[in-house]
Order: sequence, then structure tokens, then C-alpha cells
Amino acid sequence: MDIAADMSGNGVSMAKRQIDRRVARTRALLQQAHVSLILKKDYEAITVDEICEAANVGRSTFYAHYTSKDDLRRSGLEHLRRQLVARQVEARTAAHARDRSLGFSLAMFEHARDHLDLYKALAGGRGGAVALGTIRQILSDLIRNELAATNDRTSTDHIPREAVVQYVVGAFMAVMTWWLDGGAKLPPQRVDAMFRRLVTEGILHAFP
Amino acid sequence: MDIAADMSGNGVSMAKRQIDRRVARTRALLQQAHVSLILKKDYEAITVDEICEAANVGRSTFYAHYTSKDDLRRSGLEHLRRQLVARQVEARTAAHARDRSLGFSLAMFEHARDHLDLYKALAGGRGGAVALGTIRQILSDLIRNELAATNDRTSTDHIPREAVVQYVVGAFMAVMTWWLDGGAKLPPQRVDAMFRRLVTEGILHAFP
Amino acid sequence: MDIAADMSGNGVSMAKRQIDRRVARTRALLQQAHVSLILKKDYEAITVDEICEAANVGRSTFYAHYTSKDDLRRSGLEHLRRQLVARQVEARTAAHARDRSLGFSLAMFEHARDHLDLYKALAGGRGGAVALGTIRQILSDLIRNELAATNDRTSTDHIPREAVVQYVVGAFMAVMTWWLDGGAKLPPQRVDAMFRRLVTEGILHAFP
Amino acid sequence: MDIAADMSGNGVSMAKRQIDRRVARTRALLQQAHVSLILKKDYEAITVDEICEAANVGRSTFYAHYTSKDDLRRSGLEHLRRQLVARQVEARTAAHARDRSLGFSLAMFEHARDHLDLYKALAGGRGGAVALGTIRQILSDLIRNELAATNDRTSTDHIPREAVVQYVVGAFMAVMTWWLDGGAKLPPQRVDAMFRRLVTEGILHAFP
DNA sequence: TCCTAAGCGAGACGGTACGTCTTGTCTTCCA
DNA sequence: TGGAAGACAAGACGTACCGTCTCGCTTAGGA
Repeated sequence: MDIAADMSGNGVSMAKRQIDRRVARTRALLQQAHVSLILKKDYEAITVDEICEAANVGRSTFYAHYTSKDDLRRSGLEHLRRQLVARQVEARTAAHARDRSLGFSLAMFEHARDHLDLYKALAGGRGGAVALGTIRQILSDLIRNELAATNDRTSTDHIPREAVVQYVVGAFMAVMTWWLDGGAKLPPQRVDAMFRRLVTEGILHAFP
Repeated sequence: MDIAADMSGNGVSMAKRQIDRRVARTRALLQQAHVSLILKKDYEAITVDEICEAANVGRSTFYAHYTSKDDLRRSGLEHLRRQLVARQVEARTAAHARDRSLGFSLAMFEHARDHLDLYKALAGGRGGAVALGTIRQILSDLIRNELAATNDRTSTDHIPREAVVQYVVGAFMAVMTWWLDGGAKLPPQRVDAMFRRLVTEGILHAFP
Repeated sequence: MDIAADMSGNGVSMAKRQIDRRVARTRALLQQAHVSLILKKDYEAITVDEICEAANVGRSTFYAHYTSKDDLRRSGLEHLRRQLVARQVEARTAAHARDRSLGFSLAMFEHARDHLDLYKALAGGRGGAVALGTIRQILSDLIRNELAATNDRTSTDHIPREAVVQYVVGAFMAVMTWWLDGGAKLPPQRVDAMFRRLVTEGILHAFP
Repeated sequence: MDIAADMSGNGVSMAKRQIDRRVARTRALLQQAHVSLILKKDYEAITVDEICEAANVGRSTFYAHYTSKDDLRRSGLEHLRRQLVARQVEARTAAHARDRSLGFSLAMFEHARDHLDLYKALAGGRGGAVALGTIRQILSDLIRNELAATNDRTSTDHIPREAVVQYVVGAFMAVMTWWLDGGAKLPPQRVDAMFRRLVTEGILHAFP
């Protein structure tokens, strides 16, 4: 049984796969079980058995779909990645009126608030690093693109573009994590404003 | 056998402990083995057995000193923490002449370069997150103190001090990781200058 | 689907079954695959999957006909049993001229030589015991009948008839197995003669 | 951990092994559990887990001593084999007065009666064949030796010695199995006498 | 001629046992 | 007494079969 292989939609066996909804259902059950368990305990401490029991799925079925616990998480993150990219695209097109630099941040904050539990799960524990690493990667790509479009005709002793990318992403992830860990009390717009101000004007304006 | 218990120097059994240098030696062997293994493979993938074999130490001896692999790492990070704090103190006193805000950064960059292998080990892989988390914590405390001394009486719509702390630490860790991952080619002073400029003046100066 | 149920020819659905030759064909394919696999590897090591693949049959089809691998073998042995019984009957009637005691042996040796591969398969490996057990059972019945017809009014300190039955069958199976394992080099008549002489006259004549 | 390796007594580490009685104890527990389970259910149906639970032993410990369930049985049979050989030697020396041909049989019958449960376990079920096969092998060797010492100067159309060996062993195993299956009601001497008479004189004396 | 029931292949699924690996505890010996 | 050696229980891992099931496809008989 090699269910795990057909990730890409080849379109040919579409009819078959529509009929066989069971596969999709099983995977969804496993993903949900995974997330709900991550909310309860450390990622490393979660057992494949636990996931299966929570999903009401046989262990062999698990391994028919995913090669390991990590594979399950990767697959989940892939979903998240697609969501985020879509959100960014939509945000960018909608932002024609607004100041378009750092256009990603508000969309991210809002997405995080909308999926608060998921983000808490991802950020928490030891395994959080991996998930956050994925998001970090996505954002890096976005920002790198944005900066590429920017005028960097600049001066002599300059700062490598990648350093700036990492700087912005690192700062953003830290602020977002702080915001989420505090329960996301402030409205997204507020945090976004704070973040953008710090990035653009530096901290001396706030703490001179 | 409960060697692990006597962490705090009680001074009484000083004579005894001087004689028994073996304990310190064994622990050092284990720590070195641990670090050298981390340089080779993922932290999670390292087994207690491997550490013991690399340290030429029996497994039961390991458990006589540490309760687990994580305990060993914690203990190692504690050393690092002490080094970093000491370095910061010394940096602060030495910096009376220099601009003292964000005084930690240059000392950190230099320390990282001086222990390049160790930092690469800490930053790499999945387990890196934990180690970096510790450093992040140390830096957060430092910056929080620094900001506390600062004048923040400022304007009406304010940015929470902790948000700024996290912002700075996140940005710093990201830049440092980028620098290290690139092989620490640039001199510490250069990266430090870049980082400080981004933090204080914002990115608009570089990428308007 | 409960194809497996209609084992006994009830005569009613005879027309239907004659028409549906597919069932018979599928079963034959499975039986052949089974035997050919047994010739290659240990019975216990053969999987249902392998049988199905060798027979070019779906797994669910297998279970539509047989409840398990053992069921398949039982069914195959039943065929064998019928053949053997038929052969014995025919041998007995044909042997009116010959010494009729132990009439089964020559027929058995000849049948074994005619189906050398099958017998090798049955006798080999661990699973051989089961198959041989079936033959042993058949022979026990034959010999028991033969002895029943015999005059056993004999002496005082008597040997239970069943002991003699088991004695003869055990000896026969051992000799036949030895003969087959050696490649059935000797002609059936020779082995038969040897066996009959040992049984009737005892070994002291040969090894006094 | 490679406990399983040191089967042969090399004499060097004798001191160590005498001290470490745990190993012997664990193995004994496993063997006993194995035998007691075989008495209850088919050998094939017994699980390593069950054996471990019955022996109050961890699964990993099992695999530290034996490579598989079969290995455990082999090891147990090896014990049996040694016992049987010893018994035969002792029987042979003691039998100077008695008719020494087929000297093995009485000793075997007595041994079987003395360990009735064990023999029932070995003979029962599907796996029995393997155990019985081992005994069959031991007896074959014994008888082959005995016949080798015998005068076979004999006539022209002769019976291969190995055929006789197999004949005797097969007959003996069958009679013994019959006797045990019936509960070993008759005294060993009686069965032995029956068996010897059948072998030496043939069945025609009993069933002419 | 179509139509309908059955044989069939494909394969997802829940289970269960496997043999391996690592962990942390404990006991025994040696220096 | 600190350390080395290593037996042991516990339990997760990923694999391999099992027997059950649901799904469409084919095909042959009766309409």
C-alpha cells in the first residue's frame, strides 16, 4: 500500500480519487488528532500510537499515509504554507491604496489571530522551532522579493540585503510570538503598527 | 550513588572534592563528547550510549551525574550562560567611553566568533532552538535591564517595553544566526555596526 | 460474497455451477500457485499475498474461496485423499492374484513416484508434517481395515491392534520419505519389496 | 547486549558466569514459560509476548537471549538431546546382561514416561513435528551406529542399511506417539516388548 | 438486445506480532 | 567509594501479514 506517494494532483485518476474520499478523510483525522495533541503536550512526547488512537485509526494505516510523525507534521505545515502564500497574494493586491512596504505583516498577524490555537501549537514546545522555521522561511522569501523590488542604489559601506531580510523576519517572528504568548490581547492592527514603526523608524523614536 | 545532587558548593566537603577530581573530569569528558557529537549530527539523534562511548564512560556513570541527555545540555548551557553574563559585565564597564546603548551586541558577536564551532552546533538542527532559546533568554534579560534605565516617558500611543525587548532580541538572534551560517566572514565590528544601525535608525535608511 | 459455502455438491445449483466455470478456474489457479510455491520455500513462510500474486488473483478473491492459507491446503489435501483412496480401491481389486496383505504399499509408492514434486513439497519443511499427517491418517484407516479382516485370535500376551497399525504406518511413512528424499532412485517395486519384507519378517533376517 | 553468544562453556569466564546467576535464571524462566504454554496451545499460536509475560521478563530481555521463538525451542531441544544421549550411554553400559540389540528403546520409553508432559507438548500441535524431528534424528544416529556394528555380510538382493534405520525409527516414533497419546497407560516394559517383537519378528507372528 | 446479478481486481483499513532500539534502574565487581 | 560493566523492564519504533470491507469493472444468463 503506497498511498503516501500521490501527493501531486495528476488529474488523470481524478475520478477515482474523488470516489475514494476515505483517504482524504483519514488524513484529515490524523492531522486534526495531531494538532489537538500538540495543544496538550510537547511535540516530542507525542506517540504515533496516541495520534492513531485520537484519530481512531490503525497504526498501519498511519504508516500507509505518512512515513513518520515528522512527515505528518511536514504535511500539515505544507497546508499552512499554502494558506499563507495565498493570504499574502490577496493582501498584496488589496493593498494598492495602502503603504505597500512590509505588506506581509498585517496579513500574518490576522491569520495568526484567526488560527490562534494552531499557532500556539506550532510555537510551543521544542518542536515549535521546526514549524516556526517553516514560517520563517516563507516570510524570508516574501521579504526578499519585496526588497528586491526596492531601490538599493545605495552608498558605499552598505548592509547586505540578506542581513536585512533576516533582521526583519527575526524581529517579526519575535514580536508575533510575544503577542501570541500573551494571548493576542491587542488587536492585529495595533501590533502591526508597532512592528512597522520599529522596523521603519528604529527604536530610538520610542526609547530615545 | 547521588553525585548529581551536590551542585551547590557547600564549602564543607571542599577537601573531599579537591581530592576527588575524578568527578569533575568525568563531567568534562561527557560535556566535550556531547558538544563534539552535536557538531556531527542532530541533537535529537544523539543517544546517551553514543555520548558515553565518545567520553569513554560507563552508562551508569552518566546517570550518576546527569538525569538525562537534556540535563547534560542544560548543564552545559549554564556554563555558557555564566560566560556570557561575565562578558557583558566586563563589556559594560569597559564601554564607558562608547555609546552604551545596545552594549551587549558587540560582545556577543565577538564571543560567537571566538567559539564558532560551539555556536554552529547550538544553532544547527532542530535542537538548536533550545540552546538558542537559552541565549535568547539571557539577552532578553540584559536588554530589559538596559531599557528599564532608559527614558520611556514618551508619547501617547505607546509600544510596550516587552515588545521592544522581544523585537530587538529576535532581530539580533536572526542576524547573528545569518552571520554564523555564512561562516562569520565579516568582522564582528562590521556586523555589529550593521545591526546597531538597523535597530536604531530603521531599515528605511538602507532601503528607502 | 460467500462462494466458499457451497462445497458439497447439492445438485440443485448444479446447472449454475457448470455455467460459472470461473469459480473452478480461480480455485485451480490458487491451488497450483500454492503447490508451486511450496516447492520453492517453507510452507510457513508463504504469504497469502504471494499465492494471490502467483495466481494472478485479488486478495479479496482468495478470501471469497478459502478462509485461510490452511483452508487452501486442507482443500488441496482433500483432493489428494480422494485420489489415494481411489487408487487403493483399484489396487485392491486388481490384486486378487497377488498376496493381498499390506496391499496399499505398492500403490502408494507408485503414486508418490508419479507425483514426485508434489510429494517432495508435502514432505519438506515444517509444514510437511501436516500434509504427511493427512496421508498417515488415510493409511491408518486402510491398514486398520485390513487388520480387522485378519485373524488375530492369537496368543495370550497380545499386542493391541492399534499399536500394530501405528507401527506399520510409521514405518511405511519413514521408508517412503527416505526413498523420496533420496530422489526415488530405486523402482517402486524394489522399495515395496524391501518394506514388505521388513514388516513381515522383521529386521533380524536382514541384520541378524 | 549480546548475551546469546556465549553458549559454549569456554571455561575462562567461568568465575564471572557463576557469579551472574541471573542469566541462567532468566533463561530457565523463559524455557519453563515456553513449555507450559505449549501444553496449553498450539506452538505456532504462541506469542513472544505471551512467553515473556508468563516468564515475567521484558521483551527486550527475551531477544537478548534468543533470536526468536524458534531459537528458544531449539535451545530447549538441545537440553533434551543431551539428556537422551546421556540416558542411552548409561542404558548401554547397564545392558551388558540383556539382549543388546535395539538397546535404545526401553530407555526412550522410560524417559518419555518420566517427562510425560514435556513429550506431550513436543508431540502435539503442528510444531510438534520439529521437536519430534529432532528426536528422530537422535535415534537415527543411535540406530545407525548399532547397525554398523552388526553383521551385514548378507545376501545378494539386500536392503540398504539406511532404509532399515529409517524403518526402525519411523516405527518406533509412531508406537511411542501412539502410546503417549493414549496416556502412557501400559508400563514401559510392555510397550518396549511389543515394539521389539514387531521389529525383530515381523507382524506375521502377531497377525498371521 | 439490454439488464442485472455475480465473480473478480484493487486496495483502504483496523489489528496484531514482529524484531530493534533507547531509556533509566539496579546489581556486581574492581581499583 | 567512584566508576565500569552489563542484565533487566519498559515501551516506541517501523514493518509485515492478516482478514474485512467497499468500490467499480466485467461478463454471462435471463428478460
